[in-house]
Amino acid sequence: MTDQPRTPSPTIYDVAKVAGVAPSTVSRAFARPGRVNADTAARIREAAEQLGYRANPIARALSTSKTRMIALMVSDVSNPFYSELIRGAELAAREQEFVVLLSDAQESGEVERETLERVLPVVEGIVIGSSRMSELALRTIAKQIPLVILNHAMPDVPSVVTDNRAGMRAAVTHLRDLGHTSVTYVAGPDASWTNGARWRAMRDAARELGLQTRRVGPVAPTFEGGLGIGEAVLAEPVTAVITYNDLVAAGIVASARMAGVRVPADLSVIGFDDILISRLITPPLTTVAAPIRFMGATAVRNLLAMTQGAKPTSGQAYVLPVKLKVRGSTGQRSRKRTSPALGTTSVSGSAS
Amino acid sequence: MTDQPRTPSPTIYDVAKVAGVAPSTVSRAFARPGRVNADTAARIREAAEQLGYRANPIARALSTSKTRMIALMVSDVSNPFYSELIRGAELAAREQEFVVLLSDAQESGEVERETLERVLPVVEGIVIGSSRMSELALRTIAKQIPLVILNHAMPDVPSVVTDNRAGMRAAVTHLRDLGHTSVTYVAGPDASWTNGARWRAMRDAARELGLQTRRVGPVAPTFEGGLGIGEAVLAEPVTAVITYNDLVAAGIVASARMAGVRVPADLSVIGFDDILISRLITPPLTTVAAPIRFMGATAVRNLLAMTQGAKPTSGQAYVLPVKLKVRGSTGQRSRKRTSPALGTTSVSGSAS
DNA sequence: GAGGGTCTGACAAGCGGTTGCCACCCCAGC
DNA sequence: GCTGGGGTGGCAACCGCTTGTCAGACCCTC
Repeated sequence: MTDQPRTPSPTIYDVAKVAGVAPSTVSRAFARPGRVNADTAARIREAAEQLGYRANPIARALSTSKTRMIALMVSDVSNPFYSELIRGAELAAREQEFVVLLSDAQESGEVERETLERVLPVVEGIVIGSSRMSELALRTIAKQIPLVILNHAMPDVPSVVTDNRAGMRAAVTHLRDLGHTSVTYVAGPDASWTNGARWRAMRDAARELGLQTRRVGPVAPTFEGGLGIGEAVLAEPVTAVITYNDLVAAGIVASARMAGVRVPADLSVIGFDDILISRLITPPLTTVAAPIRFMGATAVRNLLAMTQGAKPTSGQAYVLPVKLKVRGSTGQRSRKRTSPALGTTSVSGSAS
Repeated sequence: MTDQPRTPSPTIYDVAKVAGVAPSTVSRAFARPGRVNADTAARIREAAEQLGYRANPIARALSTSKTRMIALMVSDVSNPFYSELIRGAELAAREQEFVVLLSDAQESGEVERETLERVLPVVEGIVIGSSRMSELALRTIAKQIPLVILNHAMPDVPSVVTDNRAGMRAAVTHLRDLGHTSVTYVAGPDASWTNGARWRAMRDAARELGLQTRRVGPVAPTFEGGLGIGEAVLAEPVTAVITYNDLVAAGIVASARMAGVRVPADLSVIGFDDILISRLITPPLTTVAAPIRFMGATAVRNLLAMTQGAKPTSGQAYVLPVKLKVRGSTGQRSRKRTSPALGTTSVSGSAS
């Protein structure tokens, strides 16, 4: 009930005065419970209570460098994939009373770098979801501060990725089982490591399973990205496409509908990630589901372990399992859209 | 355990030594450009460059209390509505080189309060998107620190809301024009101010335009929430529903489809907000579009103005305009699902 | 040439905790 | 009674930067 708008918060000095002890004793009463006499501690606690004392995290951080904050950098906050990721990260951080500094890199390595530089002195560790920076830059940062990167496996920086290879193989196998003999990959951003990994995985799986491949893009990893390239995709006699992510897949599906191409009768579409939207569109999307929230949580838990002295998991990346969810967007290969040329020149590989 | 040679960052003392000046001069060289001689400043800048000096925001904050951080509290990060909001807030914060501390209240007033308490000493201001706390609690916080709340108009706390009344009126008018004589509201969380505002607005608009009203819920503001209540909604002979938000609407649409009820032939559905998903589902959702990203940005800009001494916009809330987007989920009232009882007891109001 | 301004840079006192080190008290143990 | 040691609390030096204050240098002006 003060009339003063800006009452400065009480400090340990105030508490010390009220409790009749030295400031350092107050500090210890909170930080090192056993260090001070129980009675004294009680008295201090009472004084603190009465004054409404709250430790100032900034002051504490100045001498200890423990801010209990971590930075989370994503390339686009409004991408539903990241929403889920953020959720998982937030939860895991909260578990250990850490707080998350969120930054949006706006799909730009430059912004990413700059922002990171700004927050670096304030946080105890950094999680980067899908970096657009160079590996060199990432390595440099990892040298200065605990860092975990997502969706980008690097030998010398702790990372969490999904099993793109297995996921892609499941997807391609599924298509082959439906009779498809070729598949088109709609690529995401060139700067995305995941994009490269998925493309290579698809090519390899297709080769092994005897399907032809084609690649289009890159496109922005958004619904609009998929929508925009739809026409180009359909210009060729494709019967199946796999996309960089679900958003792009949704765009392709929408584009196909506008062009009068039926999904899945004429065209099968498979996405990646399994965001909520995949279940909501018509037809619901067949997709390679990633444990997105768990990824975020895993990254943060690892990061926090590192800040507490754990050795960074050198060498291997954490590879999280994925699962092909077959829904309505894939079906038997359409005769109609199969060009003889593509259909017959199928590479060696045997069926089944 | 860890003998990491974590090289400490250079400080102004290091720079001062190299440049041959006092630390305070270094500080001023950066903070108050005109205050030091241009030559000296150049020398300092050079030394800083050479050492790779970066000001430590924490140390700075300790004496100035300027952390250049704001807190953003949302009730569920993974809700697409908030993703957009966060995006807008992030952008606006970045404009002024502020950084965002994101917290997820997990739809709980308790978590919200607790978290806020934790971050309060660290940030210069707070934006709360859809609080689940009491007005008293909000007022208490507003007294301690600049605060802007979203989706909750309060006379004594600066707030940003959408024009629910106008939006709802447009929605109801649209339904009436399609021949509907009654409308059901599917309610969101009781703790949501917006929910109350929308329901009241609908009731008022319906009364004025001569439609009967019904209310069901509350449900969680998610797709699952809508899906779960679909059956209950359809148990009665409704021809039109308006939902708390788009996610719930999408759930209703999905539920209707499963029940064999056609949208919009048998049932018209209108959502609120216009998130991406609304355009993607089949049929695309008629919805009251809010400038979500702009809301986030507006809140942050106002907040930052306050931190720079601007008087909080006492009294009125910022009311942002909305727009009814008519898409495929609304249509002419269906004879089939109209109960004689409801259909004929339409209230006095004349048409148009 | 003295008085008075304007510039510049240095000094030192914070900001609010943390922590190494020391002093003192008290109680055994010999 | 003296000594040793554990238990407690205080002192003071930071952590890195900001800022009020002041003194010296330099430049005018009369």
